[in-house]
Amino acid sequence: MPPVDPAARERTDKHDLILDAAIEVFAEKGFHHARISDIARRAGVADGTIYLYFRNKDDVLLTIFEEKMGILIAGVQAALEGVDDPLQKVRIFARYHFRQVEDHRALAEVLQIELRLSNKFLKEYRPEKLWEYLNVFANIVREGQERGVVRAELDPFVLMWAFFGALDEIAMQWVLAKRRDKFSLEATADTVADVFIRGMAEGGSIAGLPATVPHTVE
Amino acid sequence: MPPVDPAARERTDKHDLILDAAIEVFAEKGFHHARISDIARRAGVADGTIYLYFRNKDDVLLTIFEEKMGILIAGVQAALEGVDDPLQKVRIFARYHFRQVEDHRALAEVLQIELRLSNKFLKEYRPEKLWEYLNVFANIVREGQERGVVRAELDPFVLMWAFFGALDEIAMQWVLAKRRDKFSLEATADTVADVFIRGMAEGGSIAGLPATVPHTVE
Amino acid sequence: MPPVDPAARERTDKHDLILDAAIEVFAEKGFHHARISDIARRAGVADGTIYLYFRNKDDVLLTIFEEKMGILIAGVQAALEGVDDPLQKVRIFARYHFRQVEDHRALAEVLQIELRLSNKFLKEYRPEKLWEYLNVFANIVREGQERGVVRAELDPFVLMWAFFGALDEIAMQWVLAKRRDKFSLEATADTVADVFIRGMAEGGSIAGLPATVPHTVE
Amino acid sequence: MPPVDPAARERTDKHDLILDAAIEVFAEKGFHHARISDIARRAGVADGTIYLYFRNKDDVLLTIFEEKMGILIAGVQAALEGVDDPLQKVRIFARYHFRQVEDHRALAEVLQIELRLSNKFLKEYRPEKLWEYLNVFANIVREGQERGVVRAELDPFVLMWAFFGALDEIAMQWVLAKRRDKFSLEATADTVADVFIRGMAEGGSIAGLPATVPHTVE
DNA sequence: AATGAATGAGCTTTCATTCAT
DNA sequence: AATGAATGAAAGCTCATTCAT
Repeated sequence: MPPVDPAARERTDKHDLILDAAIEVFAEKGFHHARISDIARRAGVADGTIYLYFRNKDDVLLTIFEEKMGILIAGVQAALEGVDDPLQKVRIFARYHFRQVEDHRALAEVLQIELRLSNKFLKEYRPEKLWEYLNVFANIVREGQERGVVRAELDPFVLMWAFFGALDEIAMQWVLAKRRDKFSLEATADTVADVFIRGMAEGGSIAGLPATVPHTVE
Repeated sequence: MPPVDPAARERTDKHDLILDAAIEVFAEKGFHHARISDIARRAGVADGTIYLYFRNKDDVLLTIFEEKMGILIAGVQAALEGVDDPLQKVRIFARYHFRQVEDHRALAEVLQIELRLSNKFLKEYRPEKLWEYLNVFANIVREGQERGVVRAELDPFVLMWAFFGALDEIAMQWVLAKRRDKFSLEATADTVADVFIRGMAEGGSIAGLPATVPHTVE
Repeated sequence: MPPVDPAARERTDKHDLILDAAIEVFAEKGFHHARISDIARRAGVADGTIYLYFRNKDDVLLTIFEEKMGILIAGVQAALEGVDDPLQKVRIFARYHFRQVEDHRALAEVLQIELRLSNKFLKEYRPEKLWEYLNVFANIVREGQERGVVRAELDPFVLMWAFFGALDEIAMQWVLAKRRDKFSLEATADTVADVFIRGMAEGGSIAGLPATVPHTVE
Repeated sequence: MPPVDPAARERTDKHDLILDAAIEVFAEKGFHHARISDIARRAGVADGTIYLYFRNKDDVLLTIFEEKMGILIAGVQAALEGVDDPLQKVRIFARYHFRQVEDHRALAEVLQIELRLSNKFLKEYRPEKLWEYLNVFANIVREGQERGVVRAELDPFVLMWAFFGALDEIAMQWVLAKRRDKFSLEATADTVADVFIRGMAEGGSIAGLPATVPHTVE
């Protein structure tokens, strides 16, 4: 175990402090309406201090994306560890994604809504981390195709986007819903996974489906 | 045939002129970076003229959304007319959606990216028109369930969001792609429809699927 | 009786129509917040029509001043006709002034408040008409001094301003008062006149005072 | 003696710096024609700095009024201290008022002309400070009535407005006069005071008047 | 004469960013 | 490293005025 460098420790603390404050503020007011001074106040630091840790306001949002997506990628890989069946992995992925959304609502709002906000992030910026995350799914598809349980004619990229799009849209609806308990993301995860698994599966080999299909809410 | 009222004609023209200019500018620079003067210049009118037709900048975006979604809804209903099989309707919907995106790239960019821009549109504003459009799909699902060709346990709302999310994400990737010919939206439409149809279908009754699923159609 | 020229008649009508509308609008919203289109709408004419009768917005206010003050001057001179005692004239003047304010509240508001509004009117513009009106009072003072009923050492100009200032301030308070019936301008006129008459009078010759001094309201 | 807090000192300085600059600019160009950037340039600060000290342009004018009237009120009370005779106090009040106008010409212009500028200040805003100032005079009247030296039938409110109106109008004429030395405000103060004292006084008890009223004092 | 759609100059205010302390 | 007062660029919107009809 390496000795903790107090300075680095302190630095890390303030870096994270600002980032967490920014996530909350961005989620509440939106990126454009969030002021640097709002973030600074929430983080308990001076406005100028933010510029010691981040290049500018955009960089704060970018860093949230990069760092949090990194954690998300590590998490989904850990969640898939030990699962053999590619179709089962699809279900795990969906459940994991929605659990993250549920557990980190503010972060989810920022990543889903605010990140789509500006050309900065969707035209100039290449969200490599997002692709890395999505690629985990594409690899599941490829693995399924190699094993013959996923229809070979399906384009992994198209499936990847379709699947992520489905998860993302549902997550957004959940985030935007006034009554947050309106529907259970967990049950929804299984519905979506179920549809995709059946839709992807080769012939009758839909091992990924449970005997009893968990159905919809409401 | 009624005589054309020149004043009304002119008025309509300028309204549309500004709206079309706004779509282009919003698509290029994004809503927040687009200046009223940019739109005015593009439309060939003075800045102030925009305020004769729209309350403010937000109203321009909102009107684009309302009017264009209205056309979209009418179009998809027309496209579905005469189609009987609900599962086949799913395919028609997907193809229609992507054709619109292909034919109106700038508009698609605005609707997809910029409308997600601010809390204004996703938190306060209720996009009734979007829901109306999505409801066309939900009704297809319900119809299929009544006929016994779509599994009864699937929630039409969840399916609706999942399907729209899938279409939307793919459309966004297409819009954002530097090389626009990178992939064919038309072929993709069939892939996505195919996966959803199989995923939704009751038992073996997947009438909506062709005997051989072509990866690239046409 | 001269034959009425229909064109001139029409012209006069519209001129006055606009002016009367302007007085109301200026009184309600203030000169700066009043829009030409407000006046046009109130007058029932098009915006552009106003510019056929007046050079610009300032000119509308100016014309109100010039024309209405002209009427005021004629009126006060008529009111003073037949009155011989200079001190009595002071009382007549005060009563006349307040009666005009009472009878033309909107106009009073405009003349008192809005005319003081801009440097336009109080720095560059020389309100000759106002001076003409005030000069009626100065002449009363001079006449009184010649007759020996007003103390010779009093500067007519200073008295004139003091008297008008007193009337004007009280009128403004009355105009601004929420409850318009809060105090009677008529009784107040006598109080003010009384104080000035006593203050101006030579020795005991205060013929202008009634046997019973009408006293204050409330 | 407490140590001077440099921050507070600096802050106070900038607040006053801006206010003083604003008084000059308002006096020169009028409130409406004065731009924030004019004030900023005059004060030697950036435009934005003004908004660190004041809510908006209106607030600058309002603050000038509140703060300067506060000083005026304190000053007139100090000037009246030690004077016993109510009628004499009237003279002191007039002299004090005109001395302030003479010593702070720009401020006087702003208070007199610009404060009457808009409904903002005369309809919505209740100038409590002005009333407080005027009330000093009303109290002199009441005191005089209690002592039996001022006629009991006179309404202190009417007298207060009349007196202030007289002072204010003369001050305005002085402020607006091109040749500032045209007339002496100091001599005029005595003339006005003289007229009011005689006009207000009970019977022959006009102790406030010198045996020989000088037309020009000092 | 009358209209009213169109013009475009003008200005307050915000807030990301800097930098002297 | 931290502060936070100061900066100043940037742009949405209003409305007096014009002018083609």
